[in-house]
Formats: sequence, C-alpha cells, structure tokens
Amino acid sequence: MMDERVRERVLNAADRLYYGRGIQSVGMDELRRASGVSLKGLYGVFPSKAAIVLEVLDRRHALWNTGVTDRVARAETPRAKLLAIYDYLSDWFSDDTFRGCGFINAFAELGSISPEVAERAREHKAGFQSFVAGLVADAGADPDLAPQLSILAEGAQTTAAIAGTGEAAVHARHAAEILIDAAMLSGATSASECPSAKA
Amino acid sequence: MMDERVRERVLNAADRLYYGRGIQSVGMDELRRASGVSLKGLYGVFPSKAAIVLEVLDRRHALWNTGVTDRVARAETPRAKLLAIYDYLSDWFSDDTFRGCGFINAFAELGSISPEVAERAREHKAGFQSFVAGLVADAGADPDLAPQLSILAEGAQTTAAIAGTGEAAVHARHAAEILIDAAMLSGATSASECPSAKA
DNA sequence: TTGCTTTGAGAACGTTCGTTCTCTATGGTT
DNA sequence: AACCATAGAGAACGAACGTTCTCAAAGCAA
Repeated sequence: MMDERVRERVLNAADRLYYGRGIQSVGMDELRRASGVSLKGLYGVFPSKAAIVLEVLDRRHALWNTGVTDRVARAETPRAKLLAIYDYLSDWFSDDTFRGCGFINAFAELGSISPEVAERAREHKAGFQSFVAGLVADAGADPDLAPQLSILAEGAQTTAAIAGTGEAAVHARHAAEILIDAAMLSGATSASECPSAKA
Repeated sequence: MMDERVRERVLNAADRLYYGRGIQSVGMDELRRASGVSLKGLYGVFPSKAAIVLEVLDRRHALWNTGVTDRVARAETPRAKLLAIYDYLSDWFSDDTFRGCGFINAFAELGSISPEVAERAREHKAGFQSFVAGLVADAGADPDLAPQLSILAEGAQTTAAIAGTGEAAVHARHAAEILIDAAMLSGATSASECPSAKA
C-alpha cells in the first residue's frame, strides 16, 4: 500500500481511538486492528507511538483551525464573528463523539511527562487566543475582551465534556454577548455614554 | 503502624504524585517509595490502585470545597463573594505545584474507561455549579449568571494550566465583574434603569 | 529462651505495553 | 518456471504494570 494511504488510515484511526479513549489506553495492537495496517507497515511509516501522537495532535490542530475559521468567516459583522465561535462549539458539543478538547485531554494525560505534547497544547491554545485577539481588534473592542472570550470558550469545552451536555455553549455565548457589548463601549470611547444593557 | 496513619501517608503521597504526573504514569512501586508504606501494608489498607484513586479524588473534592467556601465566607457583600472565587483561583494558580484541575485531568485520563472516575468528576463540577448558583441567588441576580461564572472559572483553570501562567484568573475576574453587574440589573428588576457600567 | 504473629523488603507472577523479528505467502520481473 | 523483493500475521522480546507471595527479621507472650 502506498505510504500516504497508510499514513492517512493510521492517523484517522489513531485520532478516533486516542480522542475517544485516551492515548495511554490505546495500544499499538489495537491501532493495528482499527487501521488495518500491519505492525510492520505501521513502524515502516512512523518511528514510534509518540510520533503518531504528535501527528494526530497536529492534524487536530489544523482541523480545529479551519473549522472555526470557516465558521467565523461566514458571519458578517465583527460582533457576529466573535459569537460564531460559540455556535461552532455548540455544533461540536452535540456531536456524540465529543469528549472535550483533545489538547486539554492530551495535556492532562501526558503534559507532565512529554514536553512535546505540552508544547503542542500550549501552541494550540496560544493560536486560538491570538485568533480571538485578531477578531477583537477588528471589532475595535477593548483588547481585554480577547482573553475573556477565550476563557469562556475554554470553560465551555470542559464543562460540556464533563457534564455530557452541550448547553455550556449557549451559556458561554450569552456571556460573550454581554462582554462584547461592554468591551465595544470601552474599546471605542472611554465609556462615557449610558446605553441600555440589551440591544 | 496504625491503619489511619498508613491511609493518611498513602493518600498524601498519591495525591501529590497523581496530580503532578498523571495517574497512569505513577505505579504502585513509586507510591510505595514515596509514602514509605510497604506494598503489603498498602494492599492491607486499600484493595486496589483504583480504590486509592477514588479516595484521592474524594479528598481533593473536600479540600476544594472547604478552600473556596472559606474564601467566599470571608467576603462580605454578595458581589464580593462571587468575585472571591476568582481570587481563590488566582492564589491557587500561583502555587508552583499547580497543574490544572485534578478532576478535569482525571476525567481526561480515565473518564472514558472508568465510570467511577467520570462520576466523581461530574459530581465535583455539579457541586461547584450549584454552590455558585446559591451565591447568585443570594445576590438576587439573574440565575443565568451562575453557569456563566462557572464556565469562567473552568476556563481559567485550563487556560492557566496549559499556559503555565496565572493571569487567566485576573481576566476571568474582570469578566465576572461585568457579567455580575449585568445580571444584577436584569435579575432584580426588568432592567429599566440605566446605571454606569462600573461602580 | 522458645514459640507465635506480624511486618517489611522485595522477588515472583501474569498481563500488557511498545517494538522488533521470523516466517510465510504473494506478486512482479525475467 | 525461477527468482527476488515485499508485506502481512503474529510470535518474541524486554520492560513495566498491578497484585500476590516468600522469607527473614522483629516484636511480644509465656
């Protein structure tokens, strides 16, 4: 089988298994069975399990980035773009394979014993935070809004994962609306006006 | 050695090791070495590693509860009590052994293969959420504020853990102030007044 | 001292892990 | 047909895991 096809099948199976059941709980034998690639083929394309884990994280990072970027791009106003993040989360949470953020999970499992995994998690989160910061800047809002919205998104993911329900996305979106409205005021002017709380 | 002292030493060591390096990464032999309790003594008091894990989680749950409850009790106004949560987080984050929420970590590692661990995590989070809901009710604010504040606290914990810095607590506290102010308006009356954004 | 119980240190057991090796069968080339 | 490179299935290996067992030392009763 061609190398690229082998890689694809292994990484697909590995992502599904690692995300669904945890990295340490899934052995190479199960990955062989799930991917249909023999152990020899597997080690012919990847040097080790650790390398597979890192590639799985990289793919998941790219998938998340395009997913949220596309969703945000479909919104029109700067405010709607910020809120689109939580709509994307809401859809994700209602996927019945949802089991929290793969990077948070990987970090919790391996972050303290694998510097590479910890670094991927940090990069992933930092990337998201700077993406949000860009949207906040486009909206002309107070820059402090960015970490606030990032924290909301983060909290929604873990809350939804542990609770097993997706309602956290709705709550986070609601909170985001309020924070955005407050930050659009203090970002543009110095908050001397007195508008009503809701539009 | 007396059983209670053995339990104490084992659970202290287990909590430190499991929290610091992950549960699956710490073997019984290392726990024996760290606790100074022989393997025989260990299995004389606990039936299995899984039982130790659950007791560690229970202790951590109790510790968190008393810690945050005490901190909240020291605040005077309902608003200050809600914000005290984030001050507690801020102190926790600056502890150099901080490595995120132990329940999120345990859930990520074992939630999908250990129903008991998953249940402890759910109970822990549900307990915190209803604690916050009580404070929100005491403050006379819109009940929707409670999940919003819980999500902020959750997000601050994972953000601080992965970033390795504690600044998320400050951002979360800031966001909480804005959300509280908004919810105190819509909770007490039907938001017909027009106050300034900050007190 | 003698005998009995308890205990700690760590060897041992069975399993599982990641990784490598063996062997066989297959498919393509001449 | 003869040859050879390849690749799959799974055995094999060393290490680590959770758990149990062995055995010698130590404490205590008589």
